[in-house]
Amino acid sequence: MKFSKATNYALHSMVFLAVIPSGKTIGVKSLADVQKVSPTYLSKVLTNLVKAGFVESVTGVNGGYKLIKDPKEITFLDVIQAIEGKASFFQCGLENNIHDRRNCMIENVMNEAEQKMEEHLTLNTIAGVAEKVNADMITHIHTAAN
Amino acid sequence: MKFSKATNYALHSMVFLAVIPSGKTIGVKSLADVQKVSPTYLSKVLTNLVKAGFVESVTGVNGGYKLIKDPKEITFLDVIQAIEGKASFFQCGLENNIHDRRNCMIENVMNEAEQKMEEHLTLNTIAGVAEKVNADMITHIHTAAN
DNA sequence: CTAATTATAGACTTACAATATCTATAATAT
DNA sequence: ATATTATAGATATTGTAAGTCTATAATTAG
Repeated sequence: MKFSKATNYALHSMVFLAVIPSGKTIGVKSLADVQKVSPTYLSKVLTNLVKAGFVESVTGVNGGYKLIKDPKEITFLDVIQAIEGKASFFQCGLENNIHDRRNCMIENVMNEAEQKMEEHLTLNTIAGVAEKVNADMITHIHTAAN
Repeated sequence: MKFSKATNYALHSMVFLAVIPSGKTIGVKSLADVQKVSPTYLSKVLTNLVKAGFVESVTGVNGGYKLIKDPKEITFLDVIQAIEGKASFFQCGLENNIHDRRNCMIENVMNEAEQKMEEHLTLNTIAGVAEKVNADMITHIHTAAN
């Protein structure tokens, strides 16, 4: 079980966006460059973040992306679900349940485990990690911003 | 992010094995039948459980599989890791870390979340859910056992 | 107004791992 | 001796993630 690369790109991009001076944008090329991923692919990921309402895009010269939601209010889980969807990561699938016919106890345990994970991902925000970005990277991102 | 079907099969198979009378075996055909999966594929999954030391296989007529470890001592996490391996479900992957150069804070948060999940999967055992298998299924499994 | 820049959308391709099958072999019981 | 059962390895299939390509739309700078 692994998170997708897209989720990785999304989380990192959100942190970068949280670091640029407010009001400014940063283009997909710069974001892709730092993450060593192709701009065309990253743009698909970013479009999902736009659709989720975290980010706004600006076309044209000196366009790019910027946050439109307070990163203190954007949790890890928010970003992850914007990319991966909200389906639970385990489903029993058997039609004749081996336990009490309505609930699969195995699925219950797995769902509880997922909830524990999600609780932690809800306690951590993009702002929380953006605070810890190192100085060099901040300079770099500020330079790349428009 | 999803758990594999193989993990699903493994968990269910372990519960079935925990339910048959001790000392008896059950063949892969019966186990596959209940789970609506091909015996050949399930046998690969079961082989992993053998290698993990939870289960023993017996060849020949009336052979099959049986538990060789107390199901109270087998956690969900044990079974999952026997099938999916132990790699963590998120890796930063960037070589130039955006945070403190050694640690990716994003990865840290993700790893902590994974730990929360694993804690819960360690608190739940195969025996725990085997207790809750319904009467019909117990009868069915007992009948299928050798 | 024009040209350059930038994001978006959709079709398409590629790569890879999960899932599944098939066959041959080994072990065991009747 | 034969039927039964698991194992191992090779192979095939499938589905999804990952990535590319092209055309289009929006915006800004000159």
